[in-house]
Amino acid sequence: MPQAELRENASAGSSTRERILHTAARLFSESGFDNVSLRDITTAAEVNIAAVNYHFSSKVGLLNVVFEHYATPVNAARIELLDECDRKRGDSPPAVEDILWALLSPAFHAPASGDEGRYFRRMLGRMSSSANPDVRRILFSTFDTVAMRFVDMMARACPDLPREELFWRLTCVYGAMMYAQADNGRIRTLAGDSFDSTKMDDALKYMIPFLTAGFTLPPGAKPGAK
Amino acid sequence: MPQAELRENASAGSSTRERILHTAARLFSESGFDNVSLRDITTAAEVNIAAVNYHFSSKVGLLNVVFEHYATPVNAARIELLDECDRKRGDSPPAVEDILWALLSPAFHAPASGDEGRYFRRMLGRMSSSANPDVRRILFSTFDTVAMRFVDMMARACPDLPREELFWRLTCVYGAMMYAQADNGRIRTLAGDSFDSTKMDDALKYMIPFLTAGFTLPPGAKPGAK
DNA sequence: GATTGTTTTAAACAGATGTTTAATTTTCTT
DNA sequence: AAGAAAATTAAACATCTGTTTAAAACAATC
Repeated sequence: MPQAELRENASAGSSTRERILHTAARLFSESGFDNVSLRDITTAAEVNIAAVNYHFSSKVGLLNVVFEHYATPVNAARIELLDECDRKRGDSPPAVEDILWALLSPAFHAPASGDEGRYFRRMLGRMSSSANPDVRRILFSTFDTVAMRFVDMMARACPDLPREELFWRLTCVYGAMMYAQADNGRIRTLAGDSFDSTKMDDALKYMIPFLTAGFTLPPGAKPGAK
Repeated sequence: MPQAELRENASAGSSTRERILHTAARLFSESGFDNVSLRDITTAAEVNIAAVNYHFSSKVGLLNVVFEHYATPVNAARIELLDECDRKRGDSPPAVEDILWALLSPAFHAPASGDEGRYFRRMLGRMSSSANPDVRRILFSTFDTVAMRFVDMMARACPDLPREELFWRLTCVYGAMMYAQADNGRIRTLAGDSFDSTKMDDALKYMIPFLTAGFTLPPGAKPGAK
């Protein structure tokens, strides 16, 4: 068993295990899980290929550790903010806007600062519609507990909303969040300008009001939709 | 021996080329492009593996034809509806709700009826955040022309909206659309109920008001966002 | 019925993939 | 310094990938 060892530098002088971890996160974010080979990772990390199986037992094991490493602070921040939503409102239903903030702001801010955070964000967005069973299992199980609490709180915040309408509204929220995280460049291409789509403060500033407006509509779809 | 009747495939009896086409669309929708091998396709279609390269010249060529086949009616329907938006309003800016309808309703309805349409929809959603360069190229180029017209019309419908805010609102719209198409089962799991997420009429009924509400907000993010 | 051109087929190709082995080097403990 | 544990390494593993080959089977035309 490899022994845990604490190093300070992330890039050059860090341990083999850490170099693999960070390089994998970067490459996964650029090209997804299936399109990155272990040789891609070990070459970029300047590490022998057998080191991956030694430290992480398999490629899926490596993905697991990458997720644990980056998702833990996101989950922690979300829990804290959701707790705050409840505390603030007491017995009355929490505010939709606050709950959305609790979901989005940790995802857009917390994972890590600088490039690492951006890597993990893009990786998440990429993998959110992955078809690989291993990826789906890891992705879902990592966020299941907190995500269910988010859904429950949203349902409480909208007590008059039929379950079916809640379902489609949540689809809009999750879709917007994942698409913004994936940052696939599509909208930038279409809008014809060169925005800095990595400014997650802007994403929050503009997306939260957008999603709040949709979610606080009175129940029942407008008949004039077409 | 009438082997056509023995085929489990839905496209039984049709030509080799068509059997490959339909089977590929189905498998791509289930597992994405990279996770489906040519042998998966040719085995399911009960066809020799060399037939793919004979009829489509390569695996990417096959994907290209699948896209052309299913995306053409979507693009046509969108163009018609966008034209109608312009016609209806004359010189005044078109209505956000109508433009969103022109984008979403063909994607949710038009490609094909029954299973085939659902396959292509899921395939699109899956591939929208693919990292495979070939997939991205085909996906983007297929929808580029019409998508740009959609963006332009949205910009005209919201003349006071800063370019940056338009960018993030479009991100919400595209994210919601793609996530609904991908139908990855996440929300169904979280919401704890068994909805029929393939009822695209419901998706339109609930999502268009949601997105319209967000998009018709006055420019400038609310200060109380946090 | 022979001669086209088209389609299908079994087999092999070269390369990439995740994983494992067994030997070696490094690191730590005594 | 000696021995044990941990870490690294080069090499090979079996399997899967998209693609190609060249022969066979089929279809249509004269």
